[in-house]
Amino acid sequence: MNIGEAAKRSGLTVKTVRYYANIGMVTPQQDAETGYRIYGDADVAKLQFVGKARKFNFSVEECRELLGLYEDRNRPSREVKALTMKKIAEIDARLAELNSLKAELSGLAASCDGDHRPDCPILNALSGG
Amino acid sequence: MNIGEAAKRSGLTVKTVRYYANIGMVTPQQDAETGYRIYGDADVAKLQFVGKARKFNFSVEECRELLGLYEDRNRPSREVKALTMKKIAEIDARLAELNSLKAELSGLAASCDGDHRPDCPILNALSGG
DNA sequence: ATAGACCTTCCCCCAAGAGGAAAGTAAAGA
DNA sequence: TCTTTACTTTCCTCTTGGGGGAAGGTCTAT
Repeated sequence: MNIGEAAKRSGLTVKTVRYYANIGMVTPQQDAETGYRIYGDADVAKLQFVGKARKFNFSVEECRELLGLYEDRNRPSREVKALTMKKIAEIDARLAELNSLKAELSGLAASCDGDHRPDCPILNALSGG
Repeated sequence: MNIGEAAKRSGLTVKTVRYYANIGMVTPQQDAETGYRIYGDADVAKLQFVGKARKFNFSVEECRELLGLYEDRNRPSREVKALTMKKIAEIDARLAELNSLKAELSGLAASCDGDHRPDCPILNALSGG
């Protein structure tokens, strides 16, 4: 099938599918005459796999790694789990960061009247030493 | 003072300070002969302000807006508060997204033995329809 | 005078594609 | 068969917020 069909079946955009081909992540065959990329069912499966992994916040490089494990019938599940735990730890760190950020901003917002007057504790906090 | 001193006092890198000058956020005077940027105390105060706002997750464009409000002695605090509330809402959305992501990944990780065997529910989930 | 620490502009790099131009190809209708 | 339309290709630029480094000018201390 052509790239448009592969994109539709995998739920990705044509741009994304072409990008994955360019970086060597999912490399379809190519028609020598027209240059058209030719995708098979296995390629579509890989695209779907990558698409899901991306939704799970794995970077493109991590997806490449996961894809390698996915294609290796003998890989130990340990490796996959380690990658997943690492990703969870990253998410935890980001959650903590965002939570403290939110607490600070909420405190500032609560202290600001938010009316027509120019006095604003938020700006004061940002400008204060 | 020169850019190095301004960077040190504001806690930013020279690259960042020069970048802020280039995009017109904090624009110092410039020596006509040497081309050296000349920063005053007011410039350093603005750099500090922007640095803090950036730490609060405000984008550079939002910092520019906040800086405009900061310099306007007559602005209503309403506008500042609105920007802050919008930022809090963005953080909330991101928090919700990351929490659901974490829940899914945690579920997958819990179901995976993580040993030497190749069977891996994580990969199965990523490849499954 | 010269070394070392500054400073300048200029250009390429990152992630992960999106948007669009110019040009070739395929499929379907008149 | 011709033409229109849809699809495809490569190539280029843009996004965020700067970082890294080259080539060259300047300043300070010895």
